[in-house]
Amino acid sequence: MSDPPPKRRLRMTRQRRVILEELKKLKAHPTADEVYEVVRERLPRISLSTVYRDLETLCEWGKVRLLEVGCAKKHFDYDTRDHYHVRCARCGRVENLPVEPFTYLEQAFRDLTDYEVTGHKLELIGICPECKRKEEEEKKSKEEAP
Amino acid sequence: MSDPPPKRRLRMTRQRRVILEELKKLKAHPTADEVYEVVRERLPRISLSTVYRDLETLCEWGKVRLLEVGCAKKHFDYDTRDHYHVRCARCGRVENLPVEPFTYLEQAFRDLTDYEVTGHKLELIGICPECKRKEEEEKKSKEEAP
DNA sequence: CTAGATGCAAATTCTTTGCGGTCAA
DNA sequence: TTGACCGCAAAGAATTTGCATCTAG
Repeated sequence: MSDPPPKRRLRMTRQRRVILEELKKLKAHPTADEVYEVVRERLPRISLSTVYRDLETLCEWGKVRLLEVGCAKKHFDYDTRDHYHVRCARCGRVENLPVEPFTYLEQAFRDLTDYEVTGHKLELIGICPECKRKEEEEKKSKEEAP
Repeated sequence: MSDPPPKRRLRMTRQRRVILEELKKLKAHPTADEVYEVVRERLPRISLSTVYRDLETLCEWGKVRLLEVGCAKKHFDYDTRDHYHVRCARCGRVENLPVEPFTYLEQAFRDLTDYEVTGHKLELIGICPECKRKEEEEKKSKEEAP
């Protein structure tokens, strides 16, 4: 479930550089295949498995962060600092919340569990502006022609 | 990503009853195939796909709750009330935290996002007692014979 | 009776792995 | 030069779906 730091000598390859650059550009928190789609425009011959492998390597390397959000797909983040997220319940999009994590929460919960607490995750769930707009359009069109 | 309530007439079948009963007995938050293994002792001919389908149906029905914890597998909970969880970073086990959710958190975050906030999830990450014990044993055996 | 549920097998989706050729350090 | 990496194809793991058959209401 968690891995020891890698011992091998890591290389900054072209594909890793591009993945990193594109991830930095994206404000969102893309999944592996979203990264693949973007990177492919610059490196048309890159394979999806390389994207998966490189994202994992960059995580071990501390250049990228794997988000364990509450949905099936893995999301990746260029910002490796601890921070909270909002996730859209409709489309799955994930965005940052501009606040410092509440470290006191972990302390507050320590007495409530026999786990050795090492961290916490806070995720807001909601509807993103785009999905909200779509929802309202659909509602309107239903009212007009039911 | 979320579904409207079902319109069809749902049936309390034998398999659904047993799934519900076994889920109630388990203190943990099992995955679909963990439910399958337990239920199979009482209904040897049940199929895994039925377990998946019934767990989903029972969720729609409000009898069971799907936990969207930060790991690949889906976990299910007999307790449908809002509550927080601790997850073991090693083995993935999920347990309840005996506190009332902090509803004020959502209010506090509303101004920080343009999402329409509908809920939040708080998850502690840690090492469960069993994994901690295993870890210490391993460390000890390494020291004895390196 | 009959809409809804089941069991089985096959299909999907996301992710990982094995391998021969390639490339950064 | 050479161990780490790449692309490709194939395998895996978790979950979903199609369909003929059963069954709760």
